[in-house]
This record gives sequence, structure tokens and C-alpha cells, in this order.
Amino acid sequence: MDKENFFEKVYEVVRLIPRGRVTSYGAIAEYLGTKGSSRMVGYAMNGCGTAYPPVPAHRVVNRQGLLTGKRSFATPHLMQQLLESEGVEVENDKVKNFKKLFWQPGAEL
DNA sequence: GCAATGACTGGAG
DNA sequence: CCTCCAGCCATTG
Repeated sequence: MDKENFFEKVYEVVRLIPRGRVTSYGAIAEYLGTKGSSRMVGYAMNGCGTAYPPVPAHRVVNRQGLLTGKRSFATPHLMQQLLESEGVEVENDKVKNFKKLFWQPGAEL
């Protein structure tokens, strides 16, 4: 699949997310140059399970820090569990201190 | 090639 | 504060 260029870019950025940090779909989309295509980021993540190496999609949340994509995980609580396992506090399906844990692609490269 | 869908976003009601 | 709507772009049927 040569069309995975977009997906590949998304995976690449997501893999660069440091442990214990999170980012938003819009931030990734903007970094890819396709600002506004936040849906594509989430859509791309749809294949994160088939992508290799595996993509830490649990570190990718919506702009509110809400775990919107947890429903697409193997188990809905897996995402929160992984985040908590990395030191990210999650409450009510949303990341606490999201603004503080927010990681922007390229910002710390 | 058109229509529908989606792990989003921001604004309006 | 909560809900609904329209715009956004790439993938799929």
C-alpha cells in the first residue's frame, strides 16, 4: 500500500510521543500540514492495530483530552489503563492536566 | 465518480 | 451547561 503515506506519517508522529505525554488529533493533523483533517488522524488510527510497530494510540486524545477513541480499542478500558500505567492521570474518561501533559509534534524534537 | 462514513472541531442554539 | 449542526479531508463501497 503506497497510499499509507498519510497513515504512515500519523503513525510516525504518534510513535514520537514521549511516555506519559498525550496529544490531540488536531495537533497531529496540523503538523502533517493537513490542518482541519483531524478526522483523518482518527481514521488513520483505525489501522493502528494492523500497523507495525504498534502505535501508542492511547496517547492520542481529542482536543478536550477526552478518550474518544477508547471505544475502538480492544477493550474500552484498555486505553485508560495504558495511560494510567504510563503515569497519566485519567478521570471520567478524560486526561487530567491534559494541558500540562499535552505534547506537540516537533515542539520538543 | 458520487455518496456515505469517521478515534474531530468549533460555533450556534 | 448541554445538544445540535455544518465544515473538514481521506478512505471505502
